[in-house]
Amino acid sequence: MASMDPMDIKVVPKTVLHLAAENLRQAIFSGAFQPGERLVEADLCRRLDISRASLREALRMLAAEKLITLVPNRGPSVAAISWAEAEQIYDVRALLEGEAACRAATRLDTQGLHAMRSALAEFERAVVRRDPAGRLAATTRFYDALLGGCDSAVIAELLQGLVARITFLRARSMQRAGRARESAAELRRLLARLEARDAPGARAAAIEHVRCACVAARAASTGVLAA
Amino acid sequence: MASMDPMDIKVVPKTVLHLAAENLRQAIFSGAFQPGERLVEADLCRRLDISRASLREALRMLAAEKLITLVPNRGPSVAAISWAEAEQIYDVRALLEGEAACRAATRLDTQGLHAMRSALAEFERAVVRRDPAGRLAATTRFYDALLGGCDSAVIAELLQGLVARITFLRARSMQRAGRARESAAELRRLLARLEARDAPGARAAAIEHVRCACVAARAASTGVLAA
DNA sequence: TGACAAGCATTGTCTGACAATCTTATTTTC
DNA sequence: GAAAATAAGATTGTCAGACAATGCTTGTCA
Repeated sequence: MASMDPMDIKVVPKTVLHLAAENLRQAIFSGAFQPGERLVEADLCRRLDISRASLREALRMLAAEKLITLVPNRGPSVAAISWAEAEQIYDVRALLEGEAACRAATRLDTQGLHAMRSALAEFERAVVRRDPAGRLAATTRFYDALLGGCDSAVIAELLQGLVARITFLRARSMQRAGRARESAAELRRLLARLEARDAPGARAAAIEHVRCACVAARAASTGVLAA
Repeated sequence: MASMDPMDIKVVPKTVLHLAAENLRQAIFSGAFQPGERLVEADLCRRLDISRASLREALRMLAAEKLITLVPNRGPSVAAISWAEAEQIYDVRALLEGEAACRAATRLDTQGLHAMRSALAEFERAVVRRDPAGRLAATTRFYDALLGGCDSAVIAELLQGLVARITFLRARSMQRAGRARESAAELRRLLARLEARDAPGARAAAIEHVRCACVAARAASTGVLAA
């Protein structure tokens, strides 16, 4: 959840709890835990070197983000997503991302458009370079610019929440041959519509991109998800 | 957040922390705290008669729901919503509720439709009776049925989150003369489209309802919100 | 008036404890 | 031998109390 406004100075003090949450988040994104795997508080406390009180607060945060599941008296476990759920997420993401693109088409300023262009260029370089980390960073910048331009913190917030929940699906689908290149092409079309100030076109392009991502994710993860 | 599936047996064990969260939620909804009012942990602990550890976990939950704001080293305060933010919420709500209605139009079964009819009838009775609590209960039932019928837990979850954040606006706008009656009429139109299995019409009706609610809220709260 | 320091209030975090609940292994029963 | 009952162990829910770090208020000094 990088800041999407470069002018954004408000740096939230890093409490151990936020640090811990960040670490766990990374661990989950990077697949260090299996989906559905049970987490043991005492264990995590040792590994993160924090007290149980702090840990439990961090866990509540992750639970709110749906990255983990927190069942009373049974403790936390890494969220396991079903394909049905993933599909619902892609659907809503298409809806919201389409809306975001539509709004951004008329609101993005020169600076915002430039940020998107440069992020996309970076993405394409990363594709050529076969650099997953670089792709992820570029994508993040691209979307931060888009969401910044859509001028709705609510949309941005919901989208970031949804995307976080399917991060590992994205990573997986990107590994498929050609998908990264296709993705770049879709994003380029979207950017073209934005530059043309074509709101309906931008919406359509954004929706199309999500649709394609959904199909790719399905193909890449058949049988990998919980029923 | 009432269960929307009558068959739903899974009753989550009530830990003190959940109880406390529920109490605080109610207190905020009912306006027992002023928006922006600072909350003091030690205070709340005494009032709720729980330990600080449990309280802080409960606070994390409410913060995730955006009912309170949690700034490190400054503690919790009741969320103060700006009109700009409220408007964004109404916008997204329209989008999602429209989608939900659209989906529900083709998916709602007889039982679901019946539930909506009966909830609406109850709502209308509550309107005549000038019974705010009754209206709220009926509205909840109406929406639970709608969301159940839209067959997307993700949409339902996001909508409930958004609606919670503008609860006090809804309450306020409903107090305006005639608004409750108008609202009933809008819901009736929506239900008619659903019964006719008219997906686009249902979407339009749902969006129209939210639009009207937004206008009413704006009228009812001019000058009442933070800039 | 405005910068600055002291003092108080409040939060961040830890430790240690114990009862309630869940899980697993063991024993009993048919 | 398989199912049911039981006991043992592991894990979570919750609390109390402590202390340092930070934020806020107020009074002082220029």
